[in-house]
Amino acid sequence: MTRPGGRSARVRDAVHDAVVELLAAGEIDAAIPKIAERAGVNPTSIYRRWGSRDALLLDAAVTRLRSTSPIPDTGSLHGDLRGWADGVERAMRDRHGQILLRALVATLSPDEKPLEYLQARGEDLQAALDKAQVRGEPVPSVDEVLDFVLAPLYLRVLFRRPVEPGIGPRLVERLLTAR
Amino acid sequence: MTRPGGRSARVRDAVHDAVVELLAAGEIDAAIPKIAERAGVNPTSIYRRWGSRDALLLDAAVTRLRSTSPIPDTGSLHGDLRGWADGVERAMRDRHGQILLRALVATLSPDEKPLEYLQARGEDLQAALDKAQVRGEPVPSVDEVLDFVLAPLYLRVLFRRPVEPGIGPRLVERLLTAR
DNA sequence: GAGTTAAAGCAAGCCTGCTTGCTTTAACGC
DNA sequence: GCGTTAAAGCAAGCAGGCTTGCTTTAACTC
Repeated sequence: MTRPGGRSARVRDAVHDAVVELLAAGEIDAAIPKIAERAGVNPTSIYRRWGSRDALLLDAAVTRLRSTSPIPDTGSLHGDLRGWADGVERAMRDRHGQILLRALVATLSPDEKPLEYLQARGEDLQAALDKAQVRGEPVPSVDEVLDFVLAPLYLRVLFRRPVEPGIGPRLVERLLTAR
Repeated sequence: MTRPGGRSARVRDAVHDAVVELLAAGEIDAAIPKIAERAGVNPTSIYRRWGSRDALLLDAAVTRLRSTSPIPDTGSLHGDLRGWADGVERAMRDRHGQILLRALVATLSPDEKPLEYLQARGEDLQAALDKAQVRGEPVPSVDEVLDFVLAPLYLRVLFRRPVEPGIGPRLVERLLTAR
């Protein structure tokens, strides 16, 4: 039987924190023993639980990213997307957000199955679009939202271009008025 | 004095090849000794020349990517960008192209100076836009081209979404007709 | 061609990340 | 509480990646 509570949760959080802190401090290839030391945890616990550094980084990134930038329900598609894009933009201007995105992409190996995290995000988006559709608003596809809002924001971070304030909502505006 | 010719060049190419082959074969975290073995080269040579695995990967990616998808000179902005986007699209559908992009992004650490490779690409783009401007065509900015053509293509690869045939030129079309 | 010297190759040794069998701790169910 | 047992901690050993001083090779200069 699995034991999510108490000590296990504490160790997991401490390890996730240690990962983010070390990455943020520029120790980009800190290995498991160093992460364990920073977390105040025995290295063996990490090896047994995550198996590899990459698996740990991916888990930390997905866990932490999941809690950022949800899609609000404002009653209009404009509002929903603007709110969401604003959240993404803020995350992408934040050092930890940048680090997590970078870790996510870096540990995504080419051959594996698509990430359930990404799919979940796509479904959230689809749900917001469906609501707008029901209201009779003209709606773009999920792919268009990813292409014209998310992709530009992510690419700025990955290629170290500046994330200008207001760029998120502006991209939404452009998506919804173009055509 | 530096000696670019002959043996040095041979070793460099063999090592670059070995990197790409190993990555393509799924050996994503093959270390330097393994790369050296594959290249038929002494590990010490790699340590002395590149210093670290990341530096080697970055060098291999930049060197190889530099030779793909140049911007043609067709006489119209539509044509130039379509040709370029088609090249990028093909590179992104190619396994080696995907691997190189992935390696590039993965080894780009957050704090370093912007990559001269990316700047060079931006300048190429700017040159094409300038030519169109002189001709009196309406032109987007480099940022817009990056946001609405390059970002969607790259993100598909990084997040393992399919790169549909024709998507590159289609993105150009959308960029130039929108607004 | 002959000499000079980058750059590659070699070998030995250190260091450290990883594995594994066992012990200890502390969640969870009753 | 009490017992059960995941999960964390410990310790020893192994493997292999990295460093370094030295030797050898082969580009480049004249």
